[in-house]
Amino acid sequence: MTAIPWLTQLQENGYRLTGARRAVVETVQQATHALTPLQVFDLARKKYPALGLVSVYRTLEKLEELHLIQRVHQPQGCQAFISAGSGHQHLLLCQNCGQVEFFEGDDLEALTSVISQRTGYQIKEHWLQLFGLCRNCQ
Amino acid sequence: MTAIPWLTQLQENGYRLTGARRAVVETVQQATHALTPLQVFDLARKKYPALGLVSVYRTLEKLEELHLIQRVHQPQGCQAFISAGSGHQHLLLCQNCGQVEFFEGDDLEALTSVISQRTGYQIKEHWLQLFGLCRNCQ
DNA sequence: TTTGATATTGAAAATCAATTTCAATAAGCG
DNA sequence: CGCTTATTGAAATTGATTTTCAATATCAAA
Repeated sequence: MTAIPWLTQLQENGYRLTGARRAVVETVQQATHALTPLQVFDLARKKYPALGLVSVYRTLEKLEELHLIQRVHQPQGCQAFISAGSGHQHLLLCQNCGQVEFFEGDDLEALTSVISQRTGYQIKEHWLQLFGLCRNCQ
Repeated sequence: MTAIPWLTQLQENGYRLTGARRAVVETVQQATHALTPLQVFDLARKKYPALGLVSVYRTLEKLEELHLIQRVHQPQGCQAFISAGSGHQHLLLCQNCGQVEFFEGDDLEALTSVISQRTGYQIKEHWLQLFGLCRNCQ
């Protein structure tokens, strides 16, 4: 959770606050599962019935740009978004119910330096994602 | 590189060998970059001009099913495929030229057991991908 | 407040990737 | 060689995302 609320961040970056944005932001912020644009649309429309799907896409785009949400890559597809953790965090996904958890504290220094030497690559970034079953789904 | 050639593997799984398949298989097998279906189409058409894009999709589907190729997830998109390494391997991608390398020998046991205890998840799988600059692009 | 510039809206149209349909063709078994 | 049937490419279809556009709403400035 970021200290500064999302709506404030949007405003500080020159974006106006509208009903459509409020509905999308609230929806994504409350989610414990990654949501596709269409899922966001369906949920957010309950709060703001006039909402258009296009505004969902546009708002998600801005939230991603501000690093408030992140795209979730899964075997079934990569269209879903989840609220981004703060700092350097990775995802842990339940293969059954789709719940998303964050974790940090991965230390890949040792690994990356070995790989770097072995391949000659200068390593800049890493993606790490774990899949499993959450407590309820085991 | 798998011991048994891809065309043989296709045949052993009951698929027929055709010009379209040969062209797609050769193209993907020779690539050092991840290729999208459209890129495969453009390259493979040089070998087999009658090729249809649909056959590219269908052949890629079968190659993925036989674990001969794998999908590559990148910030810009997740439609590209690369020849799959054998055994448990991960990808290292050059952010500049797009070249793909494989590496293995990641030991995430320590990490996953800590995360498992901390979150209560039973961890089944992990995705690890490194990004950087290859020797030429540094 | 009110005003006015302009960012934002939703609907519709357009684009793009991927899938399905289908009649013609070709692979490969006997 | 002949026959069964998997495979083909073209065209149509689907589904997701983007663009266009006139109407509207936000918010800073008067």
